Amino acid sequence: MDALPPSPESSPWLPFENRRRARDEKRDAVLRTAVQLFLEQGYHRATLNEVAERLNITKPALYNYFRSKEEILFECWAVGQEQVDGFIAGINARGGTGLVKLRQLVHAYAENMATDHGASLVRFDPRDLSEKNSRIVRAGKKSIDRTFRKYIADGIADGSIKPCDPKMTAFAIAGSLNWIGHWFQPDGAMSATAIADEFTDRLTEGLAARPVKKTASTVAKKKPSRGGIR
Amino acid sequence: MDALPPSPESSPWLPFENRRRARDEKRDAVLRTAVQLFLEQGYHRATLNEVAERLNITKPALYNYFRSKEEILFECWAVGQEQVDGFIAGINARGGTGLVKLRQLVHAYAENMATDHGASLVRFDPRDLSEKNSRIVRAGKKSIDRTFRKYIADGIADGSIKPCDPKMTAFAIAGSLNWIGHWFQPDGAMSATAIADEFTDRLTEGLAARPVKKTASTVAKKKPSRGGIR
DNA sequence: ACTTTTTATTACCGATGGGTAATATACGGG
DNA sequence: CCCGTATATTACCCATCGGTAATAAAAAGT
Repeated sequence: MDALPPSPESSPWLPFENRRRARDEKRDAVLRTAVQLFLEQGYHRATLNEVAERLNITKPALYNYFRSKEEILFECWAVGQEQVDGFIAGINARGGTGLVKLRQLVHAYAENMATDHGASLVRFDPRDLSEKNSRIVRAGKKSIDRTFRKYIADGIADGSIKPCDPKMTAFAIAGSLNWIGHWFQPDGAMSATAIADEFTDRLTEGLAARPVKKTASTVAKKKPSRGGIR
Repeated sequence: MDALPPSPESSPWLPFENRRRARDEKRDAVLRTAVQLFLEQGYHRATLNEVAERLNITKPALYNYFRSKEEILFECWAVGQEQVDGFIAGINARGGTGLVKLRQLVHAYAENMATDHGASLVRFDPRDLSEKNSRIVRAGKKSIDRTFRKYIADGIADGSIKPCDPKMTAFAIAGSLNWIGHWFQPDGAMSATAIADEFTDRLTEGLAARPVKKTASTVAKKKPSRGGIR
């Protein structure tokens, strides 16, 4: 796709690195195509033949990059999980009250649900995975759930959130967010960011111990100037 | 199972009615077993052989009651949809402010999500259905969504609900409720009713134009004496 | 130019599972 | 007691699809 160093007289390391990178790019392309198809048609109806077809190759070629259909499914999920783990780490690093962290989590999670790999977190069925991978998925879900509960508990402890049952509250919020993965359409009326803004306010307005100003304040980290790139 | 009229000298209509009823009971039994299995293992992993096995019959016997696996799936869904349509009709009949109706809807819907046929509404994939049945399912979902939005809009109009976007608010509430169908376990810590109570308050507390008393008031219709039958 | 490795293709296997045909069995009615 | 209908069983078909040789083509290394 993009420009590669065409000079043949460069270090002997480059071609090697090139090959590794080319391979990884192909692997990623398979993953992107697969996750789209799996979301479009559902894991069981989607066939590897069709995945291959969209990539202009044939089915057995896929087995150069993955051991099985199940492994592809798992890797699709893993990408989404890594994204979530990533922004959770960022929120933890920045710190703040429980409410502030919760609002950041809601916002980032909502935006993530509007992506293919994000939606795959809630639209793929762990029962399609091997026992080993299924356990990893369950651990990931559990970890996200714990984060929601922790931020809520933190908020109650520091006084930013009204006393409530963290478990049920986390279920209510996460459920609302997870459902985005089922109805969001990129070509819909609202952008992912707009939805995330809306949900951030809607899902936390009942929790704040005292009124919160507006969305902008809590999400000021990224996108300092709206309407820029993309 | 239960007692049948053993007298052979009764009206000639009875045996006929008996047979029809017996048939319907068997059909229902298939449906109950199927929905359980489909929820347990997922539609694609669940086989008709296993459905039959649980009923102590063999697979072809199922075809006396259903034309295909897909038809069974659709009927499972239809039962859940009828239940929802039923209590929505009740809420409409009783009337009240938008907020009151919304709270009743949330409560009833939450409880329904804790049943097999209720969960099937959100855990089965419409893409497994024929085009014809898929359209019916989509119409049903749309109808439920419209009801949520209408109650919210009613509430805004009559002043019981704070101004907000009915579409997004309905998505947020319904998503939260739908997710119950994914995590609820009958043998869990909380009963379906307790969860419904909790969600009714949690999901509407941010919407009320002025503070609402308690759950009991809005759900006083059914169960006048708790701990009675069942 | 020759060899080796990587990557892809064609052709095929085999398990799974929905669905059907032929047939047996139970049962109510005359 | 026999017949017709409903209901069940056994045995089977076959389309689908994940996965695997065997092998060809392309690229890298020497």
